[in-house]
Amino acid sequence: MARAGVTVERLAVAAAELADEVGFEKVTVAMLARRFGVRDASLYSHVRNAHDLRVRVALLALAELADHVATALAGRAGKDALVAFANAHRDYALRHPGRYAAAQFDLDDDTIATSAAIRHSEMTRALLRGYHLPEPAQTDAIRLLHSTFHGYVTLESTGRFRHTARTPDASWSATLDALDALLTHWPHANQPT
Amino acid sequence: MARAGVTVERLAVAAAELADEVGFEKVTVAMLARRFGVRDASLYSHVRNAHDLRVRVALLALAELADHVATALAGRAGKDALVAFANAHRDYALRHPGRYAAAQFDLDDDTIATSAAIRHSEMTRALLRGYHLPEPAQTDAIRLLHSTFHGYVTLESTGRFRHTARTPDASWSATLDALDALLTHWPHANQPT
DNA sequence: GCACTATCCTAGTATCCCTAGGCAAGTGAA
DNA sequence: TTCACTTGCCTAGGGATACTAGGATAGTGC
Repeated sequence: MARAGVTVERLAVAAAELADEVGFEKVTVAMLARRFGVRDASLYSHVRNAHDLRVRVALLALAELADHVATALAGRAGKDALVAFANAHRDYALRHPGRYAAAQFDLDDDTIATSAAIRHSEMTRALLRGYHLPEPAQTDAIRLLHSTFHGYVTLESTGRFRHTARTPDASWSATLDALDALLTHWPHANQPT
Repeated sequence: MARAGVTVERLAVAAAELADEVGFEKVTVAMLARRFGVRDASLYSHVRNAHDLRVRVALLALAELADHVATALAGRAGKDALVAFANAHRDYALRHPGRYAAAQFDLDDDTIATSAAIRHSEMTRALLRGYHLPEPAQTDAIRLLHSTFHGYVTLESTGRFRHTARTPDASWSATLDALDALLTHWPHANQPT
């Protein structure tokens, strides 16, 4: 009997594609096996269990997202870089909803430490160099940016912005303007309102 | 044989509690039936299917969250209101992770239109009155606030802020300062950098 | 007391995750 | 080339889940 040529890497890639089609949490080991023309039990020689598979998809997505952001960021600075960074996130999330959801998968500390999430944080820090924020404001700004971008795309893709005339694109661009202004005039503790 | 006294309302409440204990997406019909001392098939006279159950939990969580926010907001204005609004969100999300996840459940348009999500949006709009933003900036600001708060608490609860010395509480309070400053000096299209 | 409905049951189907154990294709060494 | 070994796939099966069909019974209203 011919071998199907299943490998851990091909499994992760196929699972990622499947996630974009049916949603990350709806991906099933049996469904993945079917796609490879193989019995579901056969996948357990490549992957420990369903959780292990999801972790691999998450790591794949984190790496892809970091690459995508890095490419968009190359050679840019200031607001230009901020916009490119933000758009890279949103593009990835809207084009690959399953993979983006995977990137949000709850990884344990050791796993996340060896993931591309680190690279991602470093890029954000580099992006902020143009705004000359001292610590700890810089860390706060990183968290705010991540939160806003992540929140925006998740709310957008669960349809939370669909009930107002204003298009999501318009609000997105206004949001980027606002964040740029905020980073330019970041409030410090000794400057009360 | 005595009746267990299962009703749709009690099912939704119990499922919400269960969600906080084991996670929203891990709640199962069988588990819920066990908690009522009843066979899982019996629940299907009260609830159409598992999806129906999740929708009910989502609506419950949305209503609770709106109530919680409304209470926190009562009698406050300006930055005071902003902080209360934001903290009410984060408190609810951290105290009731399962319910908060349920509130993010992907509801169809008709369902969400009859939910407390509307009330929630109106409160945000009321909160922003203190900052005197014209449309469409007001809508953009609402979306930005929702995005940032939602993003922050989800990233925080999936441990994404755990790898830096700065405590999440400190960044949170800095974020609120930043958002207050941003709303006070919201950039308009005719004010380029 | 009787009909009716609502609540719960048993039984059964289909799907999923996962383990145990077997066979055979490919690999490396004698 | 042949033989041992590893590896990729298999069948079989256990346990859990969502859900349906149909039956028994408790409570409700006449």
